Amino acid sequence: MRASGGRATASRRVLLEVLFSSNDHRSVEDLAAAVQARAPEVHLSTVYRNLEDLERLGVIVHTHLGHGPATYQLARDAHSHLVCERCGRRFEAPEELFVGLAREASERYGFTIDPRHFAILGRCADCPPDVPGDGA
Amino acid sequence: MRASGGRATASRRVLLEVLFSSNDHRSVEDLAAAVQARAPEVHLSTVYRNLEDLERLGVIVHTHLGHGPATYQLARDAHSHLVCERCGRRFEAPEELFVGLAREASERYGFTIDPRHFAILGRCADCPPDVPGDGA
DNA sequence: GTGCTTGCAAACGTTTTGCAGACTC
DNA sequence: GAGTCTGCAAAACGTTTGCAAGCAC
Repeated sequence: MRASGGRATASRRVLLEVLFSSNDHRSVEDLAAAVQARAPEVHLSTVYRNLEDLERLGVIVHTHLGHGPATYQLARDAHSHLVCERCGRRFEAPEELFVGLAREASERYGFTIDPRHFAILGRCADCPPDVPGDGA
Repeated sequence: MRASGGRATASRRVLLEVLFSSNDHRSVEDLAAAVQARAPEVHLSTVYRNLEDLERLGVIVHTHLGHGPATYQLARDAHSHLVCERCGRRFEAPEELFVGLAREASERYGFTIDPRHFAILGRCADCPPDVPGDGA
């Protein structure tokens, strides 16, 4: 399956097992810890390299949910996110929320949006908006 | 004007001059270089600190246009962006592109989007979509 | 003089890279 | 055996912080 050009090594097998057995997005550090639970000698930089390869093959994608580390998920499960910039709460945003934006971007600029790569930041119902000058 | 709590120092005055005399978004490194052209002893970390203060006062905002450094702009000029993830080309996206998304996010999740903080990534008309496996 | 502000250097967290050895094919 | 993949260490990147001296007030 992933012999499409590369080699079937232990670190890759375990990484794929971890990826397929978890449904939410996970940071590289998370993934590395999970991999190392089964194969302790696998190095963080190897996880980075394998994630990069898997992304190139189209198996996974990475997403930025705000400041902080990127998260990875299976490409077939990819979706968009709303992330509260105050408390970090996340909402999964179905594709249909973006149809209007996608149409306008395409018509006006010939631009094809990929709303899954970067989250939409904002404020959830529990977090008040910023009041300028209130920064203490 | 900006004596709202702080002190009027040379580094701040020059930084504000630079900010008000440029209309596009600028990285911290850019800004620091421009400041240092007039006041060579100003340190990069001072620019970071002053930008942080100005943002807290509501004078400026920062935006992430993709991977790479944040960009700063005057708060009154803030707007959203579409950024091509291949070539980096940027489009300014007027607020009205987001009304549908804003309404849906609010109705469904009580979420108030801030589309200016993070750009919407995607592909411009000149850049083909990714073909998985074509990563070389 | 008080205490905010600065330069500097050093740390930070995340990600990338150079290298020699190990492994898959 | 050829060439890919790995561990490790170190660097890169953007950003933050601790500290003592410096300046605005």
